[in-house]
Amino acid sequence: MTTDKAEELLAEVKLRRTRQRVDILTALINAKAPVNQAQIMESLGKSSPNKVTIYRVLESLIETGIVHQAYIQDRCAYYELGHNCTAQQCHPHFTCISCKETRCMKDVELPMAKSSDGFVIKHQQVRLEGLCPNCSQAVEGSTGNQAGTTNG
Amino acid sequence: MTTDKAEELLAEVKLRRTRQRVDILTALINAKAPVNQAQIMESLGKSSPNKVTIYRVLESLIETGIVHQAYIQDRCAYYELGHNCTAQQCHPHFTCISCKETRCMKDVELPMAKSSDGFVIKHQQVRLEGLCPNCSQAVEGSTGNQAGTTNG
DNA sequence: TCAGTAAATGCAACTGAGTTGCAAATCCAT
DNA sequence: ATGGATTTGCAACTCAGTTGCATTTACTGA
Repeated sequence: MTTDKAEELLAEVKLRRTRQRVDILTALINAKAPVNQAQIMESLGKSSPNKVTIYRVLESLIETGIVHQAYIQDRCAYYELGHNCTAQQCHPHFTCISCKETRCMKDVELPMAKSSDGFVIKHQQVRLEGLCPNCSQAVEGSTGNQAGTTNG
Repeated sequence: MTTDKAEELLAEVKLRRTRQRVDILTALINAKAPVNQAQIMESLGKSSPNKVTIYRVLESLIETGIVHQAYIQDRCAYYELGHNCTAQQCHPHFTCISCKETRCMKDVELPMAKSSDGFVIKHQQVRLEGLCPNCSQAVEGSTGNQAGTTNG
């Protein structure tokens, strides 16, 4: 797919333009939600870089600031582009307790916690849990059925 | 130490009063900050229950609601009593980027994110990062010295 | 108080995300 | 093109957390 954007970004942050970096960054650009190492590997198929390379590339991308570690779920880190985040706060991430899907809440804004008593707050991360539109409807609409069981 | 409180809590939530549960819960009651499995084991010394037991006891305590998983750091979960939390939101946890210590910000309150577009937000968790009073002072006070290096 | 039983514990072996060391491959400045 | 620094791949490792199963323990009811 269109790797132009990835190559552009790599040039911007002055990282060597290797095939692996371009592919991994492209996977992140195309992702509709934060992804983990295994998902990146899967999305790149047979030509995917080695697991170790993926972790190392993610590390270098995070160092430059163009990628963030969005959250950790089931002892596994999920990554996304940082272009929707301010230096201080990223958008909250919402996980549905019924269907287990996680998504970015880009339209939700929360004030920063106020620094006090000598604490200097540099970064704030918010995780939300609850029912997504699909699952909350299922709960309302059915009598006793658990949400999420309608997607078979 | 005073295991009375632990035994009381166990009775309240109708869990069997085993030595292991009492000890682990007592360790959590005495802890001044969230602790992980290894720290619980260490604090209980030679008489500590098996690692597996600690995880299983924590699981049962979390199920009853008297214990929370506060946060995950370095792929490792930290637990604390839930008595300072509402059903919807726990106090934020602050990690100092200089000395790496994490502490509970019980006096910081943040509004809940507003549910919108069919999302039902049931729980909100906030993580803060920055400089603790000690380390922020060290940065101010010194010329070029990194914060945290003053604590030998 | 004691026996029966369901629940809890301990052990050993496992899982799986993430890391490390090192040799081979690749990028890019000259 | 070529030399050297950077990057990659592989294999082997680490370590938090889990699983299966035999043994032990807490509670119930007589």
